[in-house]
Amino acid sequence: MAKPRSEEKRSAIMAAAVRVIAAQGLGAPTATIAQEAGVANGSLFTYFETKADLFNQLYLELKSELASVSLKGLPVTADLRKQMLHAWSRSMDWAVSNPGKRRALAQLGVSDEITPASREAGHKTMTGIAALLERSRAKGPMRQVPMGFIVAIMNAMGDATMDFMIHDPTHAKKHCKAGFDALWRMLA
Amino acid sequence: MAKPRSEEKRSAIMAAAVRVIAAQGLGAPTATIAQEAGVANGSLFTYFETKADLFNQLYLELKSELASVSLKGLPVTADLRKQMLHAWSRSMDWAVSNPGKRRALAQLGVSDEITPASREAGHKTMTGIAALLERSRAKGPMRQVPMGFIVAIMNAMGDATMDFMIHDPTHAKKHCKAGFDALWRMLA
Amino acid sequence: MAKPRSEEKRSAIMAAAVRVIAAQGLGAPTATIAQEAGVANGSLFTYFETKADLFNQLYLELKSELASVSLKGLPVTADLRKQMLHAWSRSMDWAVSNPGKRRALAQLGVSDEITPASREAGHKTMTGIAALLERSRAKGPMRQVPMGFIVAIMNAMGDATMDFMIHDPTHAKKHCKAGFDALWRMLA
Amino acid sequence: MAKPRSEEKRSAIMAAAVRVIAAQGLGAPTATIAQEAGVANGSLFTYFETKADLFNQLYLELKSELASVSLKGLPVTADLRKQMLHAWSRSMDWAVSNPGKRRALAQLGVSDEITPASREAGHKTMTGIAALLERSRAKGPMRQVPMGFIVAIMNAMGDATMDFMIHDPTHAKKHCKAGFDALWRMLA
DNA sequence: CATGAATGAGCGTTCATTCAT
DNA sequence: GATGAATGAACGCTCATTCAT
Repeated sequence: MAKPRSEEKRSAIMAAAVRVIAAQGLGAPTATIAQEAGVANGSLFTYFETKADLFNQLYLELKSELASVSLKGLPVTADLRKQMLHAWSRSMDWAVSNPGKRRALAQLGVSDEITPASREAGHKTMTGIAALLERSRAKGPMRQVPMGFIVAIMNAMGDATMDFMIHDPTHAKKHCKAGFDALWRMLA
Repeated sequence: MAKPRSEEKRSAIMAAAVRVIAAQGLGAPTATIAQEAGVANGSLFTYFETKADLFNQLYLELKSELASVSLKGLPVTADLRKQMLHAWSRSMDWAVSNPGKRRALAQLGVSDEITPASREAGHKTMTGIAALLERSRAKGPMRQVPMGFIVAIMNAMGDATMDFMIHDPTHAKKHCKAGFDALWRMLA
Repeated sequence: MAKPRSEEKRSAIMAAAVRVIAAQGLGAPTATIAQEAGVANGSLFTYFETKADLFNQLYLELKSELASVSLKGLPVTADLRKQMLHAWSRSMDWAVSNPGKRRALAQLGVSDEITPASREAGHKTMTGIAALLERSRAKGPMRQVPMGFIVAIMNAMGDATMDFMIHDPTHAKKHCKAGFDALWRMLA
Repeated sequence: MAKPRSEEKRSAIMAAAVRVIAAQGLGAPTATIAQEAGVANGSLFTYFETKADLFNQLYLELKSELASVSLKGLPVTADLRKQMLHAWSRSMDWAVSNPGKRRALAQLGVSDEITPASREAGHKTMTGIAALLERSRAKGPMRQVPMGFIVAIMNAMGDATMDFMIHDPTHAKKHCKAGFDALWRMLA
């Protein structure tokens, strides 16, 4: 009956938040985000209860976008290494094509506004990749190491690789490959 | 500008900052840091021009402490792998013994208050380790990769390993070893 | 301006306002009142132009409810004291049976949102009681005192008595009597 | 060593609060109070933790000022009625000479920002008057009524009388006397 | 007319930095 | 130099009111 809450506006805010966080960090005023999204500052709070809530939702959205993009078109019949490489490359491509999102995600990832629940949910979105990883290391030298540790290392290496690719885009491909090879040497 | 009177007070502030940042993050008020250091809030600004200045100096100090601790007692006559393992283990031990410092350093590392100049200077403190790293990878599969990338990966892996050791101290030794072995597999 | 469609909805809002004001004071959001009334927040403003308007109308309604209840069943043939006692007791009973209304009325009474016009109109609803009061004091020691003053005192004493009865309901009857006797001693 | 917290500034804020509350009610912005007091808006919070804290302290201060003023110069050797009359008149004079304070106190008295503890403390300041009251009613018709009730009635009558005196200052004296006589008739 | 999203002014409070003592 | 009160810009969030649906 009334003007419905528009998904469009919600994502405009999300997108604005990405841009603003990438540019100014998490300390950016909510008013700036609202303005960038083209809505009144008060409207932001129709869609997100608090600034922290916005951050948590954004974190999850980016995390799951990254996860889903990584697995898109996964060559499930190919050998493991090829599958992992596919996922890895997709992640890196996403980061390079979306440097703002990547920056925002990096900042959100270390923020203490992000609740344990959100981190947990973030992990869940990576289940598919974790499964690949699990199989990849199953017979390798890290077969005894806790999965959490392996995931952490993979994320850390991914982050480092992303940063490098974004910072030196000319050789992005090369860095991507180098990062993956290093990861694979560790695992298998 | 001139060296402040009391070096003692300066380091009290630094130490307080570590504790406070570890506990409350970078958003902690300067007044809290001053209080924790046992000085008046205004006094903080006779030792550091701005909050950002304090953060930059602290970043550098922690970074170089970590670097110097890593190389202390380096078995220079031993083979490369042993030297690297020594440096790695020292780093990890430092992190485990100084979780506050490690947390603070991690936060500072991702802050956008830290200037490029500070980051540059931070890298310089790691020259010794970088040299080790350079020799380690000289004949390995990463011999063509830019050193910056390798350093980044090593740092990333170090960070992941530290986190894991702190989080699960019972198996700290094991995680330390696993992290190093993984690193070595990548490099050599 | 024209009479709103649903008198039912109007009084639902009024009743909700009573409950909400009693619980949260005059600072309560209009949205809360609307919600409590089961209408949309915007709808409140089709029945009342502003929040202040709602308050003024509510004030009047409560005031006149109290006045009318006081005179209901007045034993017009009995002696004056009995009539006054009747009115007094009715008022007190109303307050005890409707503590929410009483609280709301008390808050509204001291609010500066209530216009002089509303206060004036509120007084008018008490004409019947004022007449009783006038006759009661006609030959007593307060025969020279301005009626407004007497009304004010009676109200003040009524308020104090109500508060006491609500606060200590076990002896409500006793307090009611004590209050009235005190009033009567003043007047007659 | 440093600029000490000035009692002068504290009372400037208090006094400003009285003026502003009298004029605009309790909803007045803290910034307005600060400005009226001639201090920066932030400074208000050096002296009072919160707006509510300011209100509570102000309530107590006014309450105790009123209590102390009432007993000043009490003719302790005179008969009870004279003593009561003295206290009553002093109160009324205070209200008439300080209409702002009286208004502010009236508003604060009904605010739900005022904590039970403050109300309790406020009552304590009236111990002296309560004692007078106790003796006054000891042999009168209200000898069985709870003191709390009597205090409440006296306050209510005092409030009504004050309002009337302020509203119609020409006959202030007369109203003061009428109010007292009425009170005395109730009690003794 | 009902709905509830949209608006934006406004508020209490914080805090880095300055400055009087 | 040391102190801590003073400053005032800034921010997150609220809420009365409007308006598109």
